[in-house]
Amino acid sequence: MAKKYWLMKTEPSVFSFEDLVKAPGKTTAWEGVRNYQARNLMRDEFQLGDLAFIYHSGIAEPEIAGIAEIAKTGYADPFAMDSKSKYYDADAKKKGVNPWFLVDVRAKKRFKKSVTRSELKNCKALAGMMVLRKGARLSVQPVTEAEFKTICELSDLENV
DNA sequence: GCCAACGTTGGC
DNA sequence: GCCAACGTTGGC
Repeated sequence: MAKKYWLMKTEPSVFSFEDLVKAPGKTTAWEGVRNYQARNLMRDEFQLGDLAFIYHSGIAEPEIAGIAEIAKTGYADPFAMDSKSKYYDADAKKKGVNPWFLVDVRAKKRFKKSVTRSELKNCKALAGMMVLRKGARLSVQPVTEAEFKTICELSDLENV
């Protein structure tokens, strides 16, 4: 199947692209997504080797910091059933059914300089991009191949 | 800090 | 099953 492209949001104060680079094996579980649409994408659509932009939100200048690859496809998010986790889902635990999924991601490419949201907005070819739409809160979003290539051209790639 | 947009919840 | 109220996200 053809490779797919994604955008995954994170607040860098919680977990940044640099944190991913520093993680063991440059890999981490992308836990804590508690939205059904995003879950469905991770459960059903993410493929091994797909590429994902890591997007920093909740900061003065939101940005795409780099590219990660999917290192493990969707599996049950263990943090949902862990009462000590901040991502604990008491309702799921009570029912004994964990509805939440996650994937593992590995840092692949760091942008020498992050591509900022205003740079994305200034790029005509990206006018239809989901993350630029007002109120687009989905934390895991599909990105088209054309959008992916355009953003790679905007960036200055460097191997991690 | 403000507030618009969105998803979820719960009363009816 | 509708929809108002609420909580959260996230840009600005």
